[in-house]
Amino acid sequence: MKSKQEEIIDIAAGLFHEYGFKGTTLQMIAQKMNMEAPSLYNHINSKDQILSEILLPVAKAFMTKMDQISSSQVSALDKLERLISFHVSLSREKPHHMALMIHDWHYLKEKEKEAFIAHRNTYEDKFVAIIQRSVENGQIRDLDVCIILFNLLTTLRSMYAFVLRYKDYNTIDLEENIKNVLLNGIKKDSHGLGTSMG
Amino acid sequence: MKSKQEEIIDIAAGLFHEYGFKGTTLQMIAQKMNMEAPSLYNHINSKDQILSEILLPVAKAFMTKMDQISSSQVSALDKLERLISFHVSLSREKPHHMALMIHDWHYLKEKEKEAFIAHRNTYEDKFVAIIQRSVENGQIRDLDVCIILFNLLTTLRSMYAFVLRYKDYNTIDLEENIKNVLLNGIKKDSHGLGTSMG
DNA sequence: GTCTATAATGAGATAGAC
DNA sequence: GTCTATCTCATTATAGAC
Repeated sequence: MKSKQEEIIDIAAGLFHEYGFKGTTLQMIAQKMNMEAPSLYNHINSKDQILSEILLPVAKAFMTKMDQISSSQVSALDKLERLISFHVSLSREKPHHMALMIHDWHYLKEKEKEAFIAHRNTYEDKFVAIIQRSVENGQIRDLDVCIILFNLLTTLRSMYAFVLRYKDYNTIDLEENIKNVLLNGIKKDSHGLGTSMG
Repeated sequence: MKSKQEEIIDIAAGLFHEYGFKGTTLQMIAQKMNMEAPSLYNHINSKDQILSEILLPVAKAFMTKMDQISSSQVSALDKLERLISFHVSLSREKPHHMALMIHDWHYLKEKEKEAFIAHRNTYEDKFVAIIQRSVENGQIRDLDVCIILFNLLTTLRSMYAFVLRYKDYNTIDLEENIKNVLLNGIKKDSHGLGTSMG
């Protein structure tokens, strides 16, 4: 059973995604909640708070998962695969939240925005470290790390759009197909350069 | 020599990208133009018009280029490479315009929005056709076309962010590195499955 | 073509009855 | 907890002097 605040937040996420944070009014949210706009204030403190409640928990979820993966003993390539899986799951569970992570974080208030950016930078740094490690141990090709990070992250960050467009796409297939496209582009032994050629 | 309208449009593009269309006020634009907000109306008709003047010409440029490439006699894979090059050039020339193509097209007025969406759909359809053709002629692997389109387009559409972040990155290197990452992931003979193996 | 002054509108938020 | 009425403020846009 969802609290009314959680209901508001989920409905707001969908509207923010469709119309943008500034393009969504409290009236629009209230209408979907079957109440008048001022009644929302019995459950929330401000419109800004709604955005924070959408974005910060997701940002924290990313950090928690990244720390878990990053500190584990599996190979760097396994870590990349687990990160891909995580992005796919989250995108399926909360596609609108994920969309807002890209499109509307800028509207966070100063303090929350700083926290959000700090989280995101840390996340990227750890992501880069894993890429670098997997280049060093020969699991992926020695390409420019910026380019690899860019290709991986932009694809993963846009996943919400894919799952919304192809709602019936099997989750496991999606995960495997994305891994295939992304990793076979950077895995050394996919390029006729691996030891299996000898 | 840029007309004052063009100046306004370019300045607005940068601000719209940084603060969002709704998050940017005419005052902010006017300030960067060293004038008062009402003076802008000597050069533009409305705030909405500025957005249209940013997005619609770019949308048309994409269509023109796509038609040119699509109707040419080069191989399907060559067509994909040319599309990648085009995305990279445009992203370098007008990164803010490109960002708005993704983030703020929703704020177009009804008529312009419809035109924009129609353009984009046609563009995607033609993109898919080229991917399909290059699967048929054996130039790229027989993966799910949706996934290939998704991976290519999201990476290309996010390119603006890369060029803004790494301003000194050599354009030719960027183009080649992106092609390498994207295409070697989908080219059949990169995966030990090509005829060169026999 | 630019300015100041000023509409006209719409949004977030509060007060207070029920 | 929900409502109606209202406040306050920002923003787009116009009017009219210079």
